[in-house]
Amino acid sequence: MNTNKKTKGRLKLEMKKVEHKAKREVTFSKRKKGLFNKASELCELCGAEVAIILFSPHLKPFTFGYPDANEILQRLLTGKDDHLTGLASRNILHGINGVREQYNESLKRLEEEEKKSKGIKSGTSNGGFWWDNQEIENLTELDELEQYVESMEKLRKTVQAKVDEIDLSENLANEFINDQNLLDQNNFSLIPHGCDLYGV
Amino acid sequence: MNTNKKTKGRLKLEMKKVEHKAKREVTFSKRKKGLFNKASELCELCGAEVAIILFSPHLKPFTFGYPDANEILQRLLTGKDDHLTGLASRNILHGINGVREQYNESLKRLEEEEKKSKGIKSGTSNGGFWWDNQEIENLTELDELEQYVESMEKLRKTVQAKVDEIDLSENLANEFINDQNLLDQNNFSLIPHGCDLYGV
DNA sequence: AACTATTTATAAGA
DNA sequence: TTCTTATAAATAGTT
Repeated sequence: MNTNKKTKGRLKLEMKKVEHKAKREVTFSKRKKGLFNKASELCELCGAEVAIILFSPHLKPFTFGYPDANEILQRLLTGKDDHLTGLASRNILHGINGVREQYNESLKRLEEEEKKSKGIKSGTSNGGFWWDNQEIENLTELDELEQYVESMEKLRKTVQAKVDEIDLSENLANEFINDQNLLDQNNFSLIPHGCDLYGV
Repeated sequence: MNTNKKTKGRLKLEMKKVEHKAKREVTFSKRKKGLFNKASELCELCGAEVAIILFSPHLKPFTFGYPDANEILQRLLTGKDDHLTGLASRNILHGINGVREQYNESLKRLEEEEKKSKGIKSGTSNGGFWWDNQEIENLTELDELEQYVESMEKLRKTVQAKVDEIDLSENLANEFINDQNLLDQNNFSLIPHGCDLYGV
């Protein structure tokens, strides 16, 4: 006797690489969407900031970010708004509120755009989200790569400056500790007490 | 009349910033765990590679990656294994298989570690995963910041080199296209055919 | 791409 | 914080 059920429903999937290629690609596509959606919800609900860089099994790059990675660290480390120039300026900055609506709107627009002109997409700046669509073209990939380089360059400099600053504090702190012989064996923190730049 | 239900179960949550601070922090913590878990599943099921940088509402940094962001792009763009030196060398490289098991093992180890010695953690290299625990200490944050700088420096150089390479190809390709008048209007690819570094 | 039955994630509460 | 419980949300296989 057959059941009335139309499908088997969601089946439990063993946590190992899906061997069948077509199936794996479908899984990748579905779960990439899920992952990015979870990220956008986290931003929206908690005022968090996130950047995701994802490579498919076929090494195709996808990115998600709000704001872009550079902006996230710029804000975190310097507390300053450093408006981007050149290629990266296409990543328009937005306030943290309305992230999800922006995302949904962007996605809708992107889908329409792609229906209209298959294979043509102008950039990755979609309502402030830095998120590749799965049907992204090579042009966009290059564009994004250029943005990425520029962002990373600024990011690196900013973080390096912060590390230098901390290293200086560290040296001063260590001198103090050595001189005073106050080193607690269970406390290897290199950041002096009272420095809460990275605190919760 | 009251129901027999012990709890209200999961309630629908409006997609806007959770205003109550304590509640927002619980939501952040739960969803961060969920997000990183989804990412690890995507790696495991599909052989994908991912890096996530996440900042809490209180600007505390959390990261997840397999392999680390630098390694991901190194492999993608150059096809070479560029063994890391110095601080970054603590990020041990692993094959893509067994990601999830490694993660679970790492997490378990990390939890034990934290029970044993609250406030002491030796580094961020946990079975190849680059994932902050929420109770990460300042030492680790500094350590990670240093690793991050080093990774980003290499990453930037690698990506810049690739962009330069593509720009060159683009110019050559455009000259060819203009000369031969063979431009397909639906194909704006700036990457010459045969260059499949970024293909699906 | 759309559909369902099921698995998985998670909001509240303890 | 960590565990529980009931429900919301994601998704595997199918069409």
